[in-house]
Amino acid sequence: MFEQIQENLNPNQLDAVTSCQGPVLVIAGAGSGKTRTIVYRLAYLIDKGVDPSSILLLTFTRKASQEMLLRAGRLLGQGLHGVSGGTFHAFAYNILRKYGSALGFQSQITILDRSDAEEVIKQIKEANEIGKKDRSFPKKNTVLSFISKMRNKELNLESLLEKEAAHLLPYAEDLLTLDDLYQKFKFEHNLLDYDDLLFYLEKLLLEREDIKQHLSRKQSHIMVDEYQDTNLVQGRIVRHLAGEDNNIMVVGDDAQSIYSFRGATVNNILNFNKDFPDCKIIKLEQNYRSNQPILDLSNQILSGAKAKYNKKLFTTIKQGTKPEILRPLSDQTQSNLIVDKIMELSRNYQLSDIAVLFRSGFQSYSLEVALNRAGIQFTKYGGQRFTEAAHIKDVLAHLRLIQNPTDLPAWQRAISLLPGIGPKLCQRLYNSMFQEDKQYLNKTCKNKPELNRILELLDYLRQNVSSPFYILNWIIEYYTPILKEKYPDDYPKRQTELEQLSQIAGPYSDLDVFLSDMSLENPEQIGNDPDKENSLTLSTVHSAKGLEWPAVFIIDLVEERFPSRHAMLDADNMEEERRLFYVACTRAQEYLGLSAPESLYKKYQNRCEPVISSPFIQEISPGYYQELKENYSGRVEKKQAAPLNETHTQPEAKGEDYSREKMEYGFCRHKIFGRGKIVSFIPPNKFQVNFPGFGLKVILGDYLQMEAE
DNA sequence: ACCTGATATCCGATC
DNA sequence: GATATCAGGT
Repeated sequence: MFEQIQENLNPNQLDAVTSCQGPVLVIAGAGSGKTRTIVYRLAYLIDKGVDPSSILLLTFTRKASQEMLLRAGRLLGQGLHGVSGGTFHAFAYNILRKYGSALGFQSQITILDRSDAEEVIKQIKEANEIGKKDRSFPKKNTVLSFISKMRNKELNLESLLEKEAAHLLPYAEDLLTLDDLYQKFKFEHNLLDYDDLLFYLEKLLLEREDIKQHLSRKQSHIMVDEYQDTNLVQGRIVRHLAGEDNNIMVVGDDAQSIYSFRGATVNNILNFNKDFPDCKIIKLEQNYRSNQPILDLSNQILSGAKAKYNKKLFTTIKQGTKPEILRPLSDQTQSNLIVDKIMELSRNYQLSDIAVLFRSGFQSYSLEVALNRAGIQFTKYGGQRFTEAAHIKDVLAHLRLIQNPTDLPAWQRAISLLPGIGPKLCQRLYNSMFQEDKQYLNKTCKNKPELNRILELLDYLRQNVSSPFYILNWIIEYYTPILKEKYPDDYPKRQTELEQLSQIAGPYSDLDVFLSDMSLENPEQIGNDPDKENSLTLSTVHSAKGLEWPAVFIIDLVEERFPSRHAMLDADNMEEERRLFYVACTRAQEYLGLSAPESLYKKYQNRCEPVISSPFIQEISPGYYQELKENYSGRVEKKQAAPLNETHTQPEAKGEDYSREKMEYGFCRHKIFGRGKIVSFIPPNKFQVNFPGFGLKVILGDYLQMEAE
């Protein structure tokens, strides 16, 4: 076994695999064989006789941990059973499921996903008449994201708003009230949101020394992947679990930290040697993924960052064509251009070797249409999830009621499907349900036979059926007429998805495990297209983390899209966009196509507006790419390489403005908008300014009065 | 009293 | 495409 390990790893990887005593920090650059290292380490530990159940592997997605366990099993020539692996959230849920009563939960706890939580916020807002009739009151989505950010970043609301959304400061008090009511609501109804999973786990570990001891002894070998994307509470949980023997390895790359919006902090990595003073630090810098030209371009993007990353990624794959910058006339024609390019590439590549990446989910819509027209199979990751579709949520709400009868949001979802029942009536029925005589409930049931029917069905299932699969099938049978009524146009498609859900439920024996998995892991769409083996990948950059393809396109590389409009608010966010772009580029092995359309179609104006290409594109030296311009007839032409001395001095100067100078800006005054925070300088003489109450504006410098420091 | 259907505005990534 | 509000129907 050991010979096999030695043969397949470089010296640093080998060091990481065999350092099993005490804390280890592995800084693993993009494509440096991080996954391989973890896989071999798992196999090595087992081979040395470590009990699989004492190993804990925390990863970013369950898919990642399953993949690693599978590969380690293959190395060992046996299945790998008993290793606990998964996300922090799933791990936390498993513990809380066992010990929830120690924290005062009355019933089985249910996990609220994002849209459930938003629904709760909306109800609370209405019930307490907060922000009533105020059209500019932050939307439930916004309210929730600040409540969540406040917890994840462990900041108070005021400082968070000052930094990220100064125009919401007047609502700070209302937001805090909403937060307070929201936290109470969840506790009363035995509901946990994603953040609660982590914070309640920490609470349990702090309050119950016995449980903490038990867990840290049981999990004597801990590995954490993607450590740069853990937040403060996750960092503390890791420290609690490490226990006395401290056999902990964390793996990460500070240059690939892309989740600070949910509170992730690179400080967990940077301070690891302070948290664990005797730790060993190992760097993996040889890149096995990309060719030299792609690596050159990626390294240059990183070198423009404010923070200095001590990265010297190198590769032995010197051959390769330069990345291409595509310049379609608009985001509309971009889709056709990409389709053409994909056709061209598919002479040498399988469709499954090609991916198109983008900043946010909606950016692929027009491409999806073009791909369908061209008959190209694709699978999309990120964006709308399987379990977020209305019909799936409807059905799952019924299952939740079987598991946790105090789940008010689920009642509302389920009961509102019946004619004549809305949120108000539902609330009253719910209240009555927990009263002794249930008078109101019984009376309403007499008038509404549908209500009576579903309550009886739920009672029956609660008492007589335990298999999630059978429960689900009963519910689907009950729900199908409602589905047809609700979606007369596209119910067949939705019905197929319900059948898929039932297939997914098949192997589960516990209802609560099934339900938590549905909210904590997004299941792969299964059995949908038999051709999936050979289909193109469309993905958000975030969802593409850790993956790689021979050929990669990144689209919509223009201001307001990538970097996203939200990110242009402050320098830290801008830095994160840069790392995100770096992550995107380093997904490519042999071909990298960067597309920066010259205009964007604006729906509400029904025309195309010219746009500035992304600052990250502008700062790339011309020697690092080939440029292809679309001309009016739809063809693309290689742009004549201009002599070096006359090009690109200006764009590079602009890059400077973004990455360095803008940090220094302070506040200014405007006659109409008042005092505002300067966000960026737009050459030659404009500023982007955030005015509380008015939002982000672009204004000529002449109309602004600068405030002295 | 409460539910349902039509119309203007906005749109980030994840567990 | 979703979310929020306003107006009308039972």
